[in-house]
Amino acid sequence: MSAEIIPIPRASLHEQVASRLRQMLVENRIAPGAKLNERELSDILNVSRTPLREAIKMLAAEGLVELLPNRGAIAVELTEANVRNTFEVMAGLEAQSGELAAQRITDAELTEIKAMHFEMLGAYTRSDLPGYYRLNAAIHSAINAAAKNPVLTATYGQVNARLQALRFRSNQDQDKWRDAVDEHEQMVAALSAGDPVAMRAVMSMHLAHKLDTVIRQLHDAGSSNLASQLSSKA
Amino acid sequence: MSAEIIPIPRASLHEQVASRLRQMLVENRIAPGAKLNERELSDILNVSRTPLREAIKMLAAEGLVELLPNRGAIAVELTEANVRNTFEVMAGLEAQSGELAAQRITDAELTEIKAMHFEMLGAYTRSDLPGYYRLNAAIHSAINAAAKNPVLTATYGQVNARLQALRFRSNQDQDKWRDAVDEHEQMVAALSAGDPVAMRAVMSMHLAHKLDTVIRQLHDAGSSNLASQLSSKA
DNA sequence: GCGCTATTTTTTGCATACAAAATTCATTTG
DNA sequence: CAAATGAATTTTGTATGCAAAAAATAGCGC
Repeated sequence: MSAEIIPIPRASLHEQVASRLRQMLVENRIAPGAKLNERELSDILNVSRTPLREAIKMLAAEGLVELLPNRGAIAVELTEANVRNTFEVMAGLEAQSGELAAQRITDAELTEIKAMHFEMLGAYTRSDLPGYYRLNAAIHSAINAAAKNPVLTATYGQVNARLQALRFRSNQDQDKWRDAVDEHEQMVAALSAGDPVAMRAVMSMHLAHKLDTVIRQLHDAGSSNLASQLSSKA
Repeated sequence: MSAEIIPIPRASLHEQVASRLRQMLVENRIAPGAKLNERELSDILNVSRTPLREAIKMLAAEGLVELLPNRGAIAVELTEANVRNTFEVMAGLEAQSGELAAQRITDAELTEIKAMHFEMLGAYTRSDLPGYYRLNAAIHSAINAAAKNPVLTATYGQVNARLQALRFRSNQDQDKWRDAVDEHEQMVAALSAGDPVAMRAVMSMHLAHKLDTVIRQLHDAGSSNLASQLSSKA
């Protein structure tokens, strides 16, 4: 009974710290290329440097920060080449997820994806960008889960984390947005048909278009802070 | 001048420790499922627990060890499902590497791969298993490098590390071995022709066969320590 | 003798302390 | 005034110490 009162001693401190740092990096609260000052961060997060350093080492292994010997860690730079390479890997992983999902998806999973898809159409119709992104991410995650490969899911999650910093709050143009929705329609169709070849093709194309969109946003709209951060280094 | 005398203060301690632990895990000197005792390891490696713990956190992010809250870390279990899932991801990454390499490989890279291929044929001919494995790994690594995507290379390296523990010192049967060599011939052909579709197909098949071989080795030869370790948990 | 609980011991987790390296800043010199 | 050199400061890297949690062991009751 009392076990429920003080139940979860919460995740270990270094785990919490890693989560918060991940969030800060994804939201660009720590700018790309910026140094991660240990004293400062341990001050902000109210932990000692020991668990903080352990968390930083984890993020380094995940590719979110880079370790400089005797000079600490910096948030990874998102050069254009880096973005292209990361998207390329992500496209491969998503294509494989889709291919496997088309073979292994259960009726319940397909039903849920269809439901989320309609919800996403709703968000698209009323131009609700945040809602659209949330559902979009949920659908991609559900497709990945339907592939029934935890190793793939973990790898996917790691690579995807590096892209999150780019995705947040990007204002799509209408044509691209409609194309993306069309591709989502094709995904649902391929999943329903259990057609892994079609699914791989759709996912591949979808990610290629997503890359185009991101690169375009980075190039024009040079006034955007993200774009300028990128161009200053690329 | 004197800069060359005391030049490289060597990689930071936690980096060295991570390398040595990786090696110990890959060589199964730390058995799958075994606990990583911090005091014991810091004793063996002659470092304090701080850099050791940082290294363990990195290995956890790489998927080589698993962290149990308040109970330290254990070497990951290689259940059959785990092996299959890891190989599946690896196959996807290798297929993509091959596909991209067929598009991007330079003449010099192709020449070097051909040379290593012939060397490998030599090792195969005289049944030099260690030499074969070394060259085999070098060729796969070279194909990966020819894909010209550092993110892919890094991801590939991480997933591959988990499989190294399985690959070491496996005695192939002759038919499987010849098939593998045949597939390598096809790789060289596809790379020479610059045919990404063929290359993807070959790599995919190659990895599928490799999985078959590994799984077979795990199942029969139940006397092998590796196999018994696996069956006891799977 | 067997099972359960309490106590001791070990081990992990975090914080602090100390050493080495890098950065900064001031001073000096050309 | 610029560049360079050297000291002071900051910052990273590693070791040690202490507290809490888990594991092992011993004692007790049945």
